[in-house]
Amino acid sequence: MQQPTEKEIIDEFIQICQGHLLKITPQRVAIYKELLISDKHPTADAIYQAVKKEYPNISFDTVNRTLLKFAEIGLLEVVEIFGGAKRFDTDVRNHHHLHCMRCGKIQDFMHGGYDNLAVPEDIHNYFQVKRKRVVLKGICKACSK
Amino acid sequence: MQQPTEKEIIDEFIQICQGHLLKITPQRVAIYKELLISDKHPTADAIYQAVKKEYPNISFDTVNRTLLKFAEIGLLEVVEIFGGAKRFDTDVRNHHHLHCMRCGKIQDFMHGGYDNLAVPEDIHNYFQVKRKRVVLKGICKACSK
DNA sequence: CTTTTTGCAAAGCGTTTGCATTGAA
DNA sequence: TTCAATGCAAACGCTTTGCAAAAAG
Repeated sequence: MQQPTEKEIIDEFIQICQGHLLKITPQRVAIYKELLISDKHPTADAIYQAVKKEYPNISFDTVNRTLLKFAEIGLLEVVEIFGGAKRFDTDVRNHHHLHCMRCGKIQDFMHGGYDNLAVPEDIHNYFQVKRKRVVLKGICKACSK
Repeated sequence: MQQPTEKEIIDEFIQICQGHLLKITPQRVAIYKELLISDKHPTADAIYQAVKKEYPNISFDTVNRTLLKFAEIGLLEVVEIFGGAKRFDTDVRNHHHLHCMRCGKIQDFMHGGYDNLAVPEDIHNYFQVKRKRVVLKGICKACSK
C-alpha cells in the first residue's frame, strides 16, 4: 500500500474523533499534526511550545487536556517514567524501552523476539493485558562516561 | 540458610551505609526498617506517615532525601510510573509488573520465563543493561467493572 | 440551540532548594 | 572538631480545577 497522504491521515483522525463523539477543533487538529512530526516521547509542554508557533493563542491547558483525551481514546499512550513531567508515546506499534537509571531518558528499540512473549496463564484471571513491553533498565552511553 | 534475624538485617544495612560513607542516623535506620515491612511500591509520603508514628519529629524532607539516597546506592529502586508521586521498589529481586492503564496501580508478578530473556546483541553497543523487566499494560480487575 | 471545548487564573500536589542547627564520626 | 544530615520554610514545576466565553454540531 502507498504511503498515506497528509489529508488521508487527517481524515482518519477526524473519523476517530467522531467515533468517540469528540468535536473537531482547529486546536485538536494542530496538536495532532504536531504529534505526527514530534519527538518520540514529548512532554505536554514540548507540544505546547511547538503548536504555539502556529496558534499563538492556544493555552497550555488545551494542549494538556487534549493529550490526555487522545490517550483516553487510544490515539497515543502515556509512557512509564521515573518521575518528572508526563511523557506521551505517539508510536502505538509494538516496541520496547531502554530506561537510563541515571538521567531518566527513554529510548525505543524494536525486537521481534520480544513482541510475541507468552503471557502466563494465571494472569488472565485477574488482569486484562492490552500491551506487552520489555523494559531494560541500565545506563545509557552518555551517562556511562 | 536460616532466615536472617532483624539484627543481622540491620547490621548489613549499616555495613552498606558505611561502604558508601553514609552516616548511620536513627532516622535512616527507622526508614529502612519501615521499608522492610511496607507495601511493595510505597510513595515517599507513605513512608513518612508510617515512620512519623515512631519519630513524630521527622520531616518529610528527610524521608524523601533518604529514599533518594538509598536509590543512589542501590538499596531500592525508583519505579516506572505513569505520573503522580514517585514510587519506590524495595524488592530488588527479579520481578515483573502489571500496569493498570486506568488507575495507574502497579502489581508485581514473578515469572521465571521472563527472567532469562536474552538481550539483543547490538544493544550492548550503546546501553549497559542492569535489569530486565517485562511490563504488561492493561486493565486491572477493579477497573474492568 | 445545545453541549463541548477553550482560555484563563487559581489551587493543588509533589519535589527540590537554601540555610541555620544538630549530631555522627 | 569536622562535615554530613536534619528540619523548616519557601520556591518551584507540573497537573488539575472552576468558570465564563466561544465555537462545533
